[in-house]
Amino acid sequence: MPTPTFFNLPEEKRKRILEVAMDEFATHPYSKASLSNIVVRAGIAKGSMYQYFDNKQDLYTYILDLAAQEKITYMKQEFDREDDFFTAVERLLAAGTRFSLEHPQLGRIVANSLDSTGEELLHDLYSKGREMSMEFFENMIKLGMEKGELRQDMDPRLVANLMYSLLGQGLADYLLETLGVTMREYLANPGIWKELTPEHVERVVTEVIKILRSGLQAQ
Amino acid sequence: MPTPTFFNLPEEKRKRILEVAMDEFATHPYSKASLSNIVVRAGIAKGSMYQYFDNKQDLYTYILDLAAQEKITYMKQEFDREDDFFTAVERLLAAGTRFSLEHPQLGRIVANSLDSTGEELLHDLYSKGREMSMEFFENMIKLGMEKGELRQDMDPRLVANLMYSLLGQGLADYLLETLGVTMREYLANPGIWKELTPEHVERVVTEVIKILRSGLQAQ
Amino acid sequence: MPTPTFFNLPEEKRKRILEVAMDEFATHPYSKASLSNIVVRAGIAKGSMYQYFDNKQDLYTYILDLAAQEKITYMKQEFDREDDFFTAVERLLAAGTRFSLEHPQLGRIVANSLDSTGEELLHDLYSKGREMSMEFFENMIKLGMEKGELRQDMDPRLVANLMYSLLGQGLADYLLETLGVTMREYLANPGIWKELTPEHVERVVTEVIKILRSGLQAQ
Amino acid sequence: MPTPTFFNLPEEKRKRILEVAMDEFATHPYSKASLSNIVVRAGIAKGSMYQYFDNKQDLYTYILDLAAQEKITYMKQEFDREDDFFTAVERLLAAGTRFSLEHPQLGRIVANSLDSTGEELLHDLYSKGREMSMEFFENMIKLGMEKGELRQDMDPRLVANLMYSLLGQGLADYLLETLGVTMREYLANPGIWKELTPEHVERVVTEVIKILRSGLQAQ
DNA sequence: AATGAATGAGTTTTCATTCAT
DNA sequence: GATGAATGAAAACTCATTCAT
Repeated sequence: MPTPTFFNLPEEKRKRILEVAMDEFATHPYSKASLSNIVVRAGIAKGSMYQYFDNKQDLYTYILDLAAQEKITYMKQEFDREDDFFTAVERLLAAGTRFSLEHPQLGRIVANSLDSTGEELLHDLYSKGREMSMEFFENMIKLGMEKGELRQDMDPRLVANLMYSLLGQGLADYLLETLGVTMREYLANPGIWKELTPEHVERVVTEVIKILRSGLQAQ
Repeated sequence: MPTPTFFNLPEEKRKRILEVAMDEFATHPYSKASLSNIVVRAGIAKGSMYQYFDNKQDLYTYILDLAAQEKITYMKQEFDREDDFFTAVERLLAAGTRFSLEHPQLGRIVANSLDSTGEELLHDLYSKGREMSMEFFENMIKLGMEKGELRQDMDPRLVANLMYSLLGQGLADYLLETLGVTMREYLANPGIWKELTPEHVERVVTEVIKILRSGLQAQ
Repeated sequence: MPTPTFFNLPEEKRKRILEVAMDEFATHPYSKASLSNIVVRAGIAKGSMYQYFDNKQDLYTYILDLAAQEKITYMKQEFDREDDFFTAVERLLAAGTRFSLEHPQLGRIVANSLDSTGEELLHDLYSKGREMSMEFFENMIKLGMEKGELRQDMDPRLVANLMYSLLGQGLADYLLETLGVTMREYLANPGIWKELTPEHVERVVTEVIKILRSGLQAQ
Repeated sequence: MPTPTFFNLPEEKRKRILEVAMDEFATHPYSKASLSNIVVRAGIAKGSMYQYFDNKQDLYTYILDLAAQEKITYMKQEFDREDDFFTAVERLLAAGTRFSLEHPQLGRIVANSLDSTGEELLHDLYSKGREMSMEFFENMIKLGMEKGELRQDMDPRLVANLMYSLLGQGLADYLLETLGVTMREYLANPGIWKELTPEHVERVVTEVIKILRSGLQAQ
């Protein structure tokens, strides 16, 4: 956790530091991300960073947490308990994909967190996040089964696992690909791809839901 | 690419070097994997490594390529052009999952390769691999549509993307999770989890295919 | 020397600062003792410390001086010009040992001051303290010789040197050792070793004096 | 322990490194001693030091051990089981003092090792050395009592403690003092004080032994 | 072809001291 | 007089790569 000192900083400075740090962690795996780099780009003294955070990992976990919180907040707006299963999934998928496109850095940070192989703490963080998502999905699925919206001959945990695979970065990557853009290019300048409107996202999501709903097989 | 010198090495030595390197890259992300570690464990001089490979990346890409080749070879055995779409996917999924469980190292190497954000060459390699898989799937899907096995109102590229998400490590991870085993533990001693038989894999794969085939919705 | 500002402080605050600083210097050698640590534990701002003392060394020398003054004051109570030589030494030795046990922190500070090799100022301070003690002993010895209490065929300076070696922490360390206690443990919680009574100290001191008086040789 | 690499070094280089390191540890307390300083003065690359030693402590403990071994070897030459107690002590004291004067650095290193307050490992090393010496003295004393050379009404452990206090640096310091030389000056150029001959040492030692033997009291 | 010592730029981290508010 | 954020030089340590033997 950041020290109180960090929270006393003028907002403008605090934001600048976080942005630079996010960019660094989005464009480098944890072990290659360089604090020296960050402080130079943020225009602060090396020692200052250590008045704000205990160490590199402390900064990193805070950034990771921020990213997760922001995504959760964003998605909560879209989620409505009253929705039936497929509507709920549709909204979540759309929201998640839009989030990945609107905040490509945050998405990359989470994706890069896999770099933590061999770093106990980071691996734990990642596992915890996965477990939270999985439980959320599992509950949705069980509820859908009880309400008769879903088939009952499936293992909810297995289905949750499939959904987790699907709802990650996958769809965002696909959309970029359809425009012939690499994630690297997009990260450098996300603003210029104006075709990536919410409507565009919606169209693709609808197609995915159609498939989830009734499968791939010809009738 | 390795130098001719490397291929002139006695097979026993060549194998030892590759095995140690594979293990290192399976248990550490690229930036943390240590050449010093590898040479010590392989019992060769540090300078020798540079007579065999240009540099760390050269070694890594070769290892990555080997891993990919081995997986492709393994899966080709299972693939039969005559199969209908769902049988083919079932076989591929089962084979891929079994491969991940039988050669957890190779699987981890490929999975870890994702962490290479910011390393130009590695990112390119990953993209190339993805593109190959995607094209393969896309062709399968188009064929299935032509043969009337699949619905025709879907974008083949989008479906290919979904399949790519599904066919990764996901199912292997799920199976380990059902046994309460972490990938870390499994890597350290894969032999002792005897419940992970081909039959066990087959049962889960069948369930996934059932869902792919006819969707989640209650009839 | 502390600034006038320091002496204007409310007594309670001044004492707190000194106590924390004493503890820090008693438990760490000079170069490892941390000002940051001290200000946090004393609950004052870092800048304030620099309104009270010029720098780290200034604080340290003041603390060292305080410790020395306290020990001198304590020992002066015990010293009586009228005593014969051996009685005087016995009293000094007993008082010094009791002081080390009653104020283990102050003793440690002085002992740690030896570690300052390479720090000009501190080394000088140590030398000055040694010189003062040596002169005091030398005078005692010369007086004892004149009064016919001591043998006359000895170099008073050499005897003073031997006494200086003996009267340090040595006896206190020996007493702790007989109880199986390390100085570290004792520093953490001096109160609980109740066997270390003045009588206990007296018994050991008497033995030492006996040896000093008539040597080690069997008669 | 140094790595094999270190022992493969040309003797000339190995010696240079050790000498520079000894000087650094003799003139600075452990925490102020600087590896960067050492490598610059020894004319080697920083990384090389880490090919020879695991880390700073590894280098330090090796140096400390060397110093101890050298002193032990030196003193063993002087020790003869057949000597009576006082002769043995006389020889040990003379040898120890000569050693301190001939190798002032090694003596300082051991003395500085007290800086280890708060460094578990170093403190342990120091304790172990003290314990070894104390046991050696204790046995000498018990033997002297059995042989009737020493008074029997003394606690051998207490006498050992007194001897330990006496046999340290004390006498060497005294000799330097008689010449008006500070240890600092002597360290910088030990060669020029030619008055410090073995005979000079012997004379002082004899006086100390006389005191130890029959005490301070006038007959 | 094999060796393994040498390199040095780079990393994270510490902390006494300064100074604007 | 008090505050505490800012500083930056210096520390210990790492490791891919080079090169003389």
